[in-house]
Amino acid sequence: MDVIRVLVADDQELVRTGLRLVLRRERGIEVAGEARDGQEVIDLLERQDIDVVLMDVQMPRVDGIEATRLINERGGPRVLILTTFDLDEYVYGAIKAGASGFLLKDTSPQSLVEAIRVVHRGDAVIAPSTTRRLISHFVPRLPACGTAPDARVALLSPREREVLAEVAGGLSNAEIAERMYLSEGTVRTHVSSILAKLHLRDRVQAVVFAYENNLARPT
Amino acid sequence: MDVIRVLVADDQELVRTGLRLVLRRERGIEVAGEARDGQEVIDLLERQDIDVVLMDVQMPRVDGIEATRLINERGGPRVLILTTFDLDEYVYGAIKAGASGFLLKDTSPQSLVEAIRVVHRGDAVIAPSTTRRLISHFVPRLPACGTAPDARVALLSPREREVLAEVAGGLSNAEIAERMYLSEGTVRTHVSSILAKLHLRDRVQAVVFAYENNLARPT
DNA sequence: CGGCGGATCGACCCGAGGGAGGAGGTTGAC
DNA sequence: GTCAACCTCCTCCCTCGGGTCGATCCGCCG
Repeated sequence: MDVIRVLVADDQELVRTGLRLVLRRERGIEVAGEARDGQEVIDLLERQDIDVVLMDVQMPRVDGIEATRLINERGGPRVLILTTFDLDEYVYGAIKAGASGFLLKDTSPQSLVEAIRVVHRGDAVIAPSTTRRLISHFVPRLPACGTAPDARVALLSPREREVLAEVAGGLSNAEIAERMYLSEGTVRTHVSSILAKLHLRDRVQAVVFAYENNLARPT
Repeated sequence: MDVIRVLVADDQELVRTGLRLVLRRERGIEVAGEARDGQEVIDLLERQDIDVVLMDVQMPRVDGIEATRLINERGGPRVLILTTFDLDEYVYGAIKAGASGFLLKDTSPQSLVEAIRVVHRGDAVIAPSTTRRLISHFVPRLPACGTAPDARVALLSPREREVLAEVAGGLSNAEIAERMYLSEGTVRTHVSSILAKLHLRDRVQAVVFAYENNLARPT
């Protein structure tokens, strides 16, 4: 197993030093670079081989979230966000930006090291207090994906599922026909059988069904 | 800090023994009971003071998910799911049932112990590989809560938002009228101005918009 | 006070959507 | 070879949805 090369990004000297000291004690982990802001991270990644970026959120010039987004766009290394503030915007922003981890600075050194290894092998880690909030936030809207993937979905033929996805995109029959290289009549037929199979009344309910059952194609 | 009383629930003798051995080594953790299925867990909780239940999913009679649901209904202790199989149904089921944790049986003893402490203090923990899947599953549908709540939403009047929620429920104008004690004409007017303000073509696109912007009322 | 925007209703028109029904082609299972 | 399921396309018909115009009532603001 190779050494994990970590880049520490934080605008506070003290934090960087602390992290360096913590990580230096670990076998298999090496602090291969430091950065004071997001721009420095991007620049450093051009020149150095890095496996995991340990990234603060609040930094001058380019902040941690934006830097994470940039890293992900160009297929860079994994990013583990390390922040003082357990704010929803940070969490959502980080996850959307493509971060593989989200930890708070009050995490134990041991957990931090463990998290670095987790992130490095391609998995993800989220701080327990944050996980708790995320769960309580997502539970109310889980009827869709949870226990009720609605058996009726299985009734649809592959083609019908495709059409349903288009319907759920807000397209008219004519638009779907054009996009799928079909006649409008065919699209109508498909939509009709979708509605019949799912016992729905109109395409509006089909859209609702699609969203509730996660069949809407990724925007 | 008091001792954490743990109940180990698994139908396999070997697993229970292993867990007992692992946990016995830990200070501040005590295996206060064992159960072979969900029903036994429920029964035991009546008679014993338990802080955390370590719960397998696959068990005879009452399975782990169902047991978790029951425990949560009656305001019982925290539940930490411990399973061999990293299946989506298990994860969603467990979370919906109110579990505070979801770990795989290949977790290190150290992480398991840590997780028990996390769950006991009220936070939540999810296995890294599972977290990864959950994230990749939820990212595509994050435009809603994340950074882009679409400024156009602000254009809608409160009443229009109500109507939009009903539309997003798949209701026809007539149904909305009945439900909101309005004439169908009024509903039409509202829908029209919604479409105009949002630059949408028809109610189908309005439903899409509602879902993308989290305006669909909780089912 | 006048004016503006929201909420409530009505009347009209017409185009898209959906039901019913038929029809040809393909594939794969039995 | 038969049958079922799927995909493709068509016609006829009628309802629902949406645009447009107008109207009343209310509350708020300058």
